[in-house]
Amino acid sequence: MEYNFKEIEKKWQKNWDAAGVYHVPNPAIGAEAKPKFYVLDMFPYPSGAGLHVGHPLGYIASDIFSRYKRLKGFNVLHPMGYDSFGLPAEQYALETGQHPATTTAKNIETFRQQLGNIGFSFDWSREVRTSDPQYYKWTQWIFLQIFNSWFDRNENKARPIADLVEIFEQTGNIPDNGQRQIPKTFSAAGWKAFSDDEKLEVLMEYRLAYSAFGEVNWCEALGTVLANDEVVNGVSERGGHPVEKKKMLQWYMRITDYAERLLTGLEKVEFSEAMKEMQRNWIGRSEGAEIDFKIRECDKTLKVYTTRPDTIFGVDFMVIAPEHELVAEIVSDSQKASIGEYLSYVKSRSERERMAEVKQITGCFTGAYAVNPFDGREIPVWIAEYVLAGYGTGAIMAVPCGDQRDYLFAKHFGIPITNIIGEYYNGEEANPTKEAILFNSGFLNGLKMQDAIGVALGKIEEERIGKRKVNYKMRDAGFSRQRYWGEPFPIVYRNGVAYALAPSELPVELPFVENYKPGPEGQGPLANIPEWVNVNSREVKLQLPVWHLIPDPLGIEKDDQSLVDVSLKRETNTMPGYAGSSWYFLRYMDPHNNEEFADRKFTDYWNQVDVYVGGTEHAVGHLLYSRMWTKLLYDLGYIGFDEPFKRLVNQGMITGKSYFFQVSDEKIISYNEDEVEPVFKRFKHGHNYVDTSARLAKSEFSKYSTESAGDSNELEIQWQNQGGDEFILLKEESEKMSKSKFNVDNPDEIIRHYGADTFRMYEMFLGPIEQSKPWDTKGIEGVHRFLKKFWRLFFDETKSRIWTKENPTREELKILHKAIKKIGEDTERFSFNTAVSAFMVCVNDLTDLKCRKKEILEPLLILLAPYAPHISEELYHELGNEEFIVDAVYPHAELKYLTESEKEYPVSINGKLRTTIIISLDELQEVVEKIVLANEVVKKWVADKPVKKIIFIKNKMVNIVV
RNA sequence: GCCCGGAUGGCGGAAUUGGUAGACGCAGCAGACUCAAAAUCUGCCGUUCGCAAGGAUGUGCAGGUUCGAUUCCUGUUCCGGGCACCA
Repeated sequence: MEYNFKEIEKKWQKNWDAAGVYHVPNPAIGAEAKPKFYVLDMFPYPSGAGLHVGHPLGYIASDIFSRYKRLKGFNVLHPMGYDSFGLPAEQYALETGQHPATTTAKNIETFRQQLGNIGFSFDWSREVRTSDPQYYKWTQWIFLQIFNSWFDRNENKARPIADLVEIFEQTGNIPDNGQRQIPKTFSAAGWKAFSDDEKLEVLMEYRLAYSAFGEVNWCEALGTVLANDEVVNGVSERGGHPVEKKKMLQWYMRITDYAERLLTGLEKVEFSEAMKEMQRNWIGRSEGAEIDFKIRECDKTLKVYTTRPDTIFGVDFMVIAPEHELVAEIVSDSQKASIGEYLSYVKSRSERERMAEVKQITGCFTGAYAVNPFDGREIPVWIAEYVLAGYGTGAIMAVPCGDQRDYLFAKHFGIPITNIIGEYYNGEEANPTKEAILFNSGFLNGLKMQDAIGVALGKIEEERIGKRKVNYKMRDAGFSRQRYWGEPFPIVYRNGVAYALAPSELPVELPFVENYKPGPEGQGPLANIPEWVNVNSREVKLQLPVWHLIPDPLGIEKDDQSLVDVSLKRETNTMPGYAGSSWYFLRYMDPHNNEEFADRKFTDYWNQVDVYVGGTEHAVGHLLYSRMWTKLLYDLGYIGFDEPFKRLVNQGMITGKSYFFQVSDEKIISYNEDEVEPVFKRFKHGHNYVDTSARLAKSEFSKYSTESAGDSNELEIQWQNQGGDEFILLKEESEKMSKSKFNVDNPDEIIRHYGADTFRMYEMFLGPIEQSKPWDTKGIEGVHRFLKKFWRLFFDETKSRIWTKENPTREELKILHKAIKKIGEDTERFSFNTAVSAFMVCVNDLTDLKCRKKEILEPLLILLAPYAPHISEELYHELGNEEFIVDAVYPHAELKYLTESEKEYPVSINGKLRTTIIISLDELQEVVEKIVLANEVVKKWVADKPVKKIIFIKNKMVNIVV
């Protein structure tokens, strides 16, 4: 009987589906629940291209782990869904006029089918789609929770905005009662005197989701604002369009308030060190001091931020950002003209230019001087674009002997340099050392810089000329997109003041639009629908503003809003892609709940995601946002944990191989195994053998050239010469799979050829899960052969069934238990490639012994089931089992089969020469005697030297030191 | 420039805490079965000296610690990734 994977896989996929084996209901309330385990994949954006072989890598890994944990007795939550809002669907809609909902649904259908072919154990009854109104109702609801919260800095957590109103009513916004400091200060009486709109305006400064005018990354080509992490090198991450800074009224997440907790939270999660490092860099914490410098000319102080207060005596000039508010006030009459010129120069520079010309040194003297608070030195104040307005105080004290940028600036403008680090400064470049002993440094003289930092800080605080300060590079995250295909905000405006809609108004559904073109003045497409934008207060219910004392202009409190006639405007922006993905792992726990985003009982039960599998590309985006939302929901008491993901596993990319002839820097001729495309573009290479020694002869070149490509003379091709033949060699490159590079391999093809089980095992066999690796189908035969070999332990080609119920020998049991131990350990630590190898070793051993015994084979099937579920299921039933293999119990390795009473041990002398002896593990005394005996045996090598030491190493070998 | 990774046969990769380096697979070579092919099976397979037994050498490079180093330490080269005027 042949291994007919097609039939087997179809059959079991159907049976599993019909029996609902992968449906995992929530535990009954009050019932004793099994221990839980939550395995989650980063849900995909359903793109039109469908799956390629790189996609399922993580899904296969998580599927193996889920199945394994289930066999180990855990109640495993393993759901899947779609991050279905997003830019590409909308771009596609713009081009073709099809509604994004239609194309998204179609794409999801394709994904679902492709995923189904691979035999995953997802619980599809829990599927979520972020674009489903029943889902985004709760995205909007959570947004309102964030909107209605502020961050208490004393308690270091989010609290309801109502608490803040209470504080204001009692004490105003005095410092040190936990609020962020804003320029506008007021007493309790002052607060009470504010109008409604003024109060709301003040509260907006505190809300964790707030709207404000801000410099945003505006992308003209995409017609939208992008978050910092969506901009790469001054161009958009998607599409590579130029991005410029623009002031716009935008919604933001006040993620900076969580900076410290996002940082310290990393200590209690298992992410790779690289991933943690990326997040730490992004958050960018630095400890330092804010120091006040008096301006000589007027009664102003210049506040600078520095991490090196120890260098304060080395300050030779000050630099403030061109946008700094003090510029206009301190500029001297004689410098007014040149400063004005410089400012307009800075304004003319695009973000891109500034990025590209980092090395260029520009700046302008203001004519003003600052006074060093310690020695009274007068220090010139400059403006320069290299100082950023948005970081620290937007002003720095420049120490040219210690900071390379300051050094170059000083040299460029001929500012004299003070040396405070003695011989550590060579006069040719700055030295940022902390080792030097300080010179020319007043009270710090003779101190090592490292120690001087603390001394200087102490003095600064003591003399009240500054204070310790921690800064973060991370900025608040933009939360508005001028797009159609996203969650509408549950916000309306009255005279430009934002009001939250009442929860009963949720979901605010996306209205239908005729076209997806941007609205006027950079607004989103929703602005094109006046009948949706303009609403009357009779039609919608608003949330009550939190202070109850003021008159109720909208009639909200009396619940008869209908009596009041106020015209309102809806927010026309939509939420960004990361909104829906910041909390989806919670929805899976209770996906059909209409009353809450998820019942607290179930979020308590399923709790954190135990293993989260996905790519590294979300390091500073999705992962930070979802960590923040989780912390916020925790602070407000909606969930019981403040880190969403306990352990993160990053699967590497599977790269595609492209083959091509490079004819110039940009132009290449693609290569396929048996054809060279006569166009200058890449071409799919197929997945058979490619003749890597293929050549393109100069004489053949014109055949493949097209008009647009030009001829060989123009392209300056480096022809190689061999025996009079001129040619170029084929080049090979591994790169990210993408449609445009024609290097995409589709899993369906592989599955048709070899089956899902082979595909699954092969993807795991390729190499460590975390590592990027090129897709290469050459090795797939080996894995397929393994499965066929495994099959032949049960069936013969002619006789059919050959497995027996004989009792296994000790040797056979040893092979089995070794496999159980090894494969179990490997699976546990996500080392699936070595686990697959262990299967191969085990099956080879059993084949050698001609072992066909049920007692050996059945446990092996359970081991194999997570990796190759279809063939295991078939054979498990063949052995006479009625239930599904997922409900089996994972075997455990018994030690008695793994250890031996006697074994051959290698013996080395001084770690070099070797012989072997056979000894018993049980009696160590005997071991030593035998080693000494062995010493006699090997005397010809050691030449009568006395034995100094006998080392018995890890029950594995013996070393004699002479 | 800064911060993380990594470097092992012809190739992908094993070696889990310092303990017989190269598991497993691919490719290759030789053989069995076959009219033949496919499929399957057996043996060999880092380099080097040797008919062989056996020896020498070998984990990017140079050192160090150790009885013993792919593993730990110092320096160095190359490759990959992240950040990039953040004071």
